[in-house]
Amino acid sequence: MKNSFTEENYLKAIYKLSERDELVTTTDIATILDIRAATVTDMLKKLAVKKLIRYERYKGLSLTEKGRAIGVKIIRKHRLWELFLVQKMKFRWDEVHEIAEQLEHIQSDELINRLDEMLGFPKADPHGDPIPDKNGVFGKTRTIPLSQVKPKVVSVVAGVIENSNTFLQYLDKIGIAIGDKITIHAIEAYDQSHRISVNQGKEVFISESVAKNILVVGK
Amino acid sequence: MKNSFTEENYLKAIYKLSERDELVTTTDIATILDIRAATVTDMLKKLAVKKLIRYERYKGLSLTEKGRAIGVKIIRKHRLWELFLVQKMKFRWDEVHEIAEQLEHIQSDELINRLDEMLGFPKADPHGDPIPDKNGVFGKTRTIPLSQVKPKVVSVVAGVIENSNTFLQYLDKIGIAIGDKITIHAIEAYDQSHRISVNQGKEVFISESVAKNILVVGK
DNA sequence: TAAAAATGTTAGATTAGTCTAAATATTATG
DNA sequence: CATAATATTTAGACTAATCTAACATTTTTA
Ligand SMILES: [Mn+2]
Ligand SMILES: [Mn+2]
Ligand SMILES: [Mn+2]
Ligand SMILES: [Mn+2]
Repeated sequence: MKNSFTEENYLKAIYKLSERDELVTTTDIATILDIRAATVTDMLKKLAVKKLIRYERYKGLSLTEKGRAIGVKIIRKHRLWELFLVQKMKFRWDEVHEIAEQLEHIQSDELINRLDEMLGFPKADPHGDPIPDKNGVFGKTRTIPLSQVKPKVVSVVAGVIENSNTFLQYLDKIGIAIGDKITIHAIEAYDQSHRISVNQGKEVFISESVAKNILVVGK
Repeated sequence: MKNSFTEENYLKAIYKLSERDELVTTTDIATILDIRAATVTDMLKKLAVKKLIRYERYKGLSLTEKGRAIGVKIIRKHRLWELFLVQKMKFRWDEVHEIAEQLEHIQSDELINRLDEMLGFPKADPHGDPIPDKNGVFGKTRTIPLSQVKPKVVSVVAGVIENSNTFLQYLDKIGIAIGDKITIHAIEAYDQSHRISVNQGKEVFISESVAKNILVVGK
C-alpha cells in the first residue's frame, strides 16, 4: 500500500497544479517535474489503475480523494520540515527547500505529528505557505501582494509568492523578513516601483515585480 | 558523485561485516540485506568499478578508504538520527531504528553536523553503539557484557548487543535502561542465570543470554 | 473549415535493482 | 585425494522509471 518517492512527487505536483485548475494536463506535470511528457503518460496510467487520479486519454486528469490526501500529506511534511530546519536547526529560509525535498518522503505519521506539536501546530512555513493539519485541512490564509496595498498604509509581511533562492536572498539583503512592518511611501507612476520603509527604518526602493512577489496580511 | 540508497546500504552492511573480519563474503552481505547472493555479485562488480571496494571473483572483498568513509558516514547519520528521535522527539529506544533507516540517507552535511552539535557531540546512540565524529573516527568504547562481571561488583549499563525491538521492550519491562547501576547478587551455577538488582531496587532474574546481551562500562 | 501548430500517446530502448535456475569454483570430508 | 557440500558467479528474465522518435488527437488560426 505504500507509494514510491516518484509517485509521491507526481501527486504533490498534481495537487499544486489542481489548486489553479481542477483539470490538470500532461505537459504541465512534465514541466514541473522536468521530465518528458511521454514519461508522464506512462505514470498517469499507473496512478489511474491505483485509483489515485481520474484519467482519460487526451482529456486531462484530476485527483481522487485518495490521491489528494497523499499529495497534501507530502506538502504538509515538506512545510513542517522546512519550518523545523529554520526554527530548530537555524537554517536560513533560502537553504531549506532542497533538504525538505528529501525529508518529505520519510514515512512515519508519528514523527510528523510530533514535529507538528513541537513547532506549536504552525499555520505557515518559513516562506508563508500554509501548512495543512493532520486531516489535510488548510487554514484560511488572507494574504495579498504588497503591490495591491495603497500608499501610507502599514502592512505586515506574511510570505512570498516567488520562492527562488535568489529572491529570498535579495529580500535578506534589503532587510525584509516575515513579520516586518512595511510602509509604502510612494509608488512611481511610470514603472510602479515602490519607495517603502521596513519597520520604520530608512527608505528602500523595490521594483513592481518585487512588490508583486511579497505577500502581506490582507485587510 | 552521489550514491544511491541501495549502494549506501551495501556499504553500511559491508562496513559492519568488516568490523569482524577485514575480508567480507558475498553470502554474508546477502544475509544481512536479505537479498539473493546473485544480486550481491552484480552489485559488487559495480562497487568495484567505482573503487568503493576491492573485489576478486570467488575471493571476497574489502572496502577501499573511499568505501569505508561512505559506510561510516551512513552509520554516523543513522545513530545521530536515532539519538535525536529519542532525546528531542521523545521516542522510545525500540521505536527509532526503522525511522533512522530512512533518515540515514538524507543528504546534507550541514544538517548532520548541526544535529551532532545540537545533541552535544554525543559518543553513543540510544542503544550504546558508538557514533563516529565528522572525520569518521570512533571514540574508544570500553564496554563488556554483563555476563563477564563478577558477583557483588556494581556496574553501569552502557548499551546492548542484541538490538531487536523485543529485547529492548523486555529490558523496558524489567526496568533496565542505559545509565542504570546493576548489582549482581548471584549467578546460578546450573544455567548461569543471574539474580541482580537495578539501582538498589528489588531483585530480578535474568537468563544467561540476557546477561550476554547487556553491555556495561568496562573496568 | 482546412491546414498548421500544439499537445498527448505509443513503440521501442535503456538503466538500476532484483529474481530463479544453471554452471562453476572453492572448501570440507571420507 | 576424489568426491560431496557449500559458496559464488553467470545467464536470462522482470519491474519501475526514464528517454527518443514516430504517430495520433485536439486546438488554433488563416
Ligand atoms: Mn519548499
Ligand atoms: Mn520530493
Ligand atoms: Mn539502528
Ligand atoms: Mn538504510
